[in-house]
Amino acid sequence: MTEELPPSGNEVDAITDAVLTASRLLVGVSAKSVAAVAGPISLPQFRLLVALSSRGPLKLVSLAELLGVNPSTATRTVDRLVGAGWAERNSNPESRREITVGLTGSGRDLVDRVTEYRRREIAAIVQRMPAHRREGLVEALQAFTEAGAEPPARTSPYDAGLTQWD
Amino acid sequence: MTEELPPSGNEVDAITDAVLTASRLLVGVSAKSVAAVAGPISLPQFRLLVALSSRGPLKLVSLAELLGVNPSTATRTVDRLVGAGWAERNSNPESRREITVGLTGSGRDLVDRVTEYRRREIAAIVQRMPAHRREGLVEALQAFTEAGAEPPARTSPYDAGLTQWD
DNA sequence: ATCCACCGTTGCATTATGCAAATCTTGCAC
DNA sequence: GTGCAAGATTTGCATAATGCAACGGTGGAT
Repeated sequence: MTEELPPSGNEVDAITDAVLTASRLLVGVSAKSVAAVAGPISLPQFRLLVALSSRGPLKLVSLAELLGVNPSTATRTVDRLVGAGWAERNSNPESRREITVGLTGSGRDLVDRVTEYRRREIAAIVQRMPAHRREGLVEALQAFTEAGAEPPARTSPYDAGLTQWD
Repeated sequence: MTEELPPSGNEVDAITDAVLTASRLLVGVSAKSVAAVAGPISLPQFRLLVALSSRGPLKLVSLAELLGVNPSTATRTVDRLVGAGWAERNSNPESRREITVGLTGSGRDLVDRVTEYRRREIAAIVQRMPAHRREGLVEALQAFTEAGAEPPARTSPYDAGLTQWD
């Protein structure tokens, strides 16, 4: 924080702060979007819906792994989502020991509305940026991301800006 | 607007994806740092410690507000942190209806170790970036942040990359 | 002196979470 | 084909996180 750091400490700090601040902004947008559109659903539940939306129907274990939670947690969250009519369990004819969890029409609809809202919010911010700086953003972030050896941003549960921490 | 279409849909999408991917990377770093250093503490609890670390002792209501949770949640989280020896309640001589919550030595130590770890991880990533792109990152992110009318990155609970959502 | 707003806590209900055990299914070895 | 190990899902149990509502203490304004 405020202690002395190695040589390039100042530059690294500047980048760290810049990224974290931007991240914070995005987090706010995401939370606002869910609250505005999805009303009475918890974040963990919505996160599960987003996972299903981006990956299609999944068996329970895969879903739990993707979300980084215990299978028992996933089971019970699915229970609640099924109860609310947003998700459904389907038995797998291939293997009776597995089930697949998928979105219902209204579940898909919910995710779509939140996503749409969020994209509009972000677009509004981006459009307030001086045009010449937008290009720099994408390039620099890609460089940052590549340096972190992180896979490219395909649509994923993180796409809603909703991970379990941060 | 200066452009005709909300057109830059592709550009906006590209930026959105880039930022979200970078954010995801950061989130991973944060979670890894807490897990690596802090062992048996939950993320909400750690987040509270970070808040105290950056803002100094706070009264309970301010703390709850800063974290975006109900005062009752803050009360009980503080209970647990006090029990674990990381935080302490102090009566305020000025006003007997308020208390202040602060870090203990070991609480401060915990936060410092995690922060140090996280900074090193980020620094390692930044140092793998081509130097000429680092400057672009800071500038572009600042433009993005300003466009979002978000306050500058002062040290805050978010500094640990730990908000309640995202 | 009274009233009222604010503070922290507690009771209650629900959700989130992990670990461990139980149940059922599958695949494979023999 | 029997039996067993491994896998998938669920359930039991315990604890944490969370919000709302209510309560008792405090302090300021009138």
